[in-house]
Amino acid sequence: MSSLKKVAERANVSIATVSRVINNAQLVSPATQARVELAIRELNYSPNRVAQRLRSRHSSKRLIGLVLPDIQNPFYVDVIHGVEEFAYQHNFAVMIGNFGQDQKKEKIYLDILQSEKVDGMIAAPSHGKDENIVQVIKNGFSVVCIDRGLVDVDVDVDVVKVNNKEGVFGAIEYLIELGHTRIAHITGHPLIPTTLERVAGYEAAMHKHNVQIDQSLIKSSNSDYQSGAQLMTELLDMEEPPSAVFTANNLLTLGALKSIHERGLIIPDDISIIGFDDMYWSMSLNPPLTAVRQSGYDIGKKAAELLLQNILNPNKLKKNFILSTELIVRKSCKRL
Amino acid sequence: MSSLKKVAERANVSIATVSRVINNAQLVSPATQARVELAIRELNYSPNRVAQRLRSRHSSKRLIGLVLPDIQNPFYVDVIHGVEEFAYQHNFAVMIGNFGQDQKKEKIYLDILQSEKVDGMIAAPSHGKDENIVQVIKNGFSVVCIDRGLVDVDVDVDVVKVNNKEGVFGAIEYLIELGHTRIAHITGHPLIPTTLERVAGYEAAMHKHNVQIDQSLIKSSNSDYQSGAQLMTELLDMEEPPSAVFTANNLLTLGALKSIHERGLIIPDDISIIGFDDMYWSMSLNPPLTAVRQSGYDIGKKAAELLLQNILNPNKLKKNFILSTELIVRKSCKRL
DNA sequence: CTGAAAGCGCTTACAG
DNA sequence: CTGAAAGCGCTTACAG
Repeated sequence: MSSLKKVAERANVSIATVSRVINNAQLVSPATQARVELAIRELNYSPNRVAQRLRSRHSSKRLIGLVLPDIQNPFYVDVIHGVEEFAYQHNFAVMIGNFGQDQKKEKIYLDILQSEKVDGMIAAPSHGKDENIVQVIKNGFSVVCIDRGLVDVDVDVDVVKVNNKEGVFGAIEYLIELGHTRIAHITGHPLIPTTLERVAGYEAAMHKHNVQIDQSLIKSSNSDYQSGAQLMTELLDMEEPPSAVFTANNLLTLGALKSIHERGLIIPDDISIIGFDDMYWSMSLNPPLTAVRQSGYDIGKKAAELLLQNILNPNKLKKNFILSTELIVRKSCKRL
Repeated sequence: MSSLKKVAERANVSIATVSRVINNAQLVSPATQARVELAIRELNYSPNRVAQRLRSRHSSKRLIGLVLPDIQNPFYVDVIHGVEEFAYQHNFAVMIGNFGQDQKKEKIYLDILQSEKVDGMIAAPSHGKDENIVQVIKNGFSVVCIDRGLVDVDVDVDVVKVNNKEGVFGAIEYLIELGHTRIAHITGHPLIPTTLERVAGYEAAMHKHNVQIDQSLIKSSNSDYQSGAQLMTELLDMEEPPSAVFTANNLLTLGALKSIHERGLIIPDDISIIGFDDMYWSMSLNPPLTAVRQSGYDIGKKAAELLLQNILNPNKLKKNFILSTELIVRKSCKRL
């Protein structure tokens, strides 16, 4: 496997020349190049990326990292898809680390990726001032944040996210126009910036239409399936339950649906529901779900694009990219 | 960042000694060890994994690869979860490559992982005699195959999968006992071994109960959402449509549900359905879906366990682990 | 118990 | 256009 050497021997050149052929350097004569390429094919040689990465401090290693809070969440699966597709087209490999909302685990993956000397990373901060990620940026790595930005922090970084407030605003307004006023909001974990933005959208819409906000209708615990189910049950147990519910992410929606179905309640006759996050199978639900779509795919793709730009040009100005959401009206809400 | 050296300078020892401390070698005096550890902490040093991996051909790199055909499929997400949890507990990082059923892409990820010198890989072969994976094994890497085995191939390898035939058999038998005889089967891609096994389970159950098999009721194209939707539509368009349908995976099920709902058909009144693959949100569907559960999580966990054993002891006997499936009866099938 | 030195497989000035 | 040589950051016999 001492391979550069073997190829060199077979082609009767120095290892430097073989290296040049591999790296498409200009300064190799066509004849030599052909000979080396033949040898490479004959030996079925492929360069040892570990050695390449160790040696070349300047050139690209063609490897990026992707650090995600929860691979169980279909939204992040879409993000992966977007990142991978773009990266793959540009001949980059993607190393994925899933930290499951656990900051210790996040740090481990970030450390590994750094010591792997990746070209850059795409990461979803675990909260607004995620020191782990800040440190990575300070260490000089190219980083693009997705889904959640970094706030009040002394580093400059690209962010790709969605206009959460506006997206929720539209959904709540739609519900109000349908005649709903007792609109519940099942939110995610209160420390996550997106949670706050989504609550703000809810409040803004209620205010605009002069609907009184009943704080007992805004429920939060975690951002997962269990929480969605649990909080929905609590809502249904209220003396005066809501006529509509807005669920602030994928997993919460699914959990809420479970509780609704368990009670034998019919959507939308007994209760209307809109979820944040559309899923490719949202129309496979019964009834097909009305949802606020944010395209994880687009976010991932844009993030990958920005990251590759940063890698090429580290001095590029950093920006925030706010993609817009879309209200997909299907059949889970009824007019009162 | 020339760090071993810096630590060595600060602690006033040689780099060899620092290396020994890092690798918990026995032969360092407590006093020296303490001094080095202090220096490491003061400099916030962490070893360059790239260099470590390049240098140490024998010791473990604490990195495994996971090569999957379709990260969009929730089953594989469960697999990831299982692998990661086990790996993480044992201090291994997991590098994920998603080849999207594309063999060229599969080869690229396999090549990257090999040149990354991972300790081993977990992979789902793209078909029964996947030469890409066979080659990796021949190159001397520890590999555990999941979901799909390798057949008629001259390498010895651990396989973790599920008893597909038996799982489908039980589901079809359940349908027959409910009084169904016109039972359709929407299968996956015919080149994938699991597809064949699942069809065999279907046929075996039909035979056992003397139900005539109508070949026009067995539909196949690809293993994805679109195919599920398309094939279900074709089934519904038949002169004498089936009273029940078995869908051979996650994505096919979701696609079929879409077509059923589009027609305004009610499950289970108008048509009964059982899907292969349970999802954590299957009970969030309306009605909650009856399904054959194979635990992607368990498969992933078992595969990770086997892989770590193989890494420790490459001569370990290779085996097939066939996990069993479970029919989860919920509410998507009715008695005729 | 510790250090000097070789070497993992590459890339890249430098010299010719 | 090509080669000899240094060196990336580590680990590990070997010697003491």
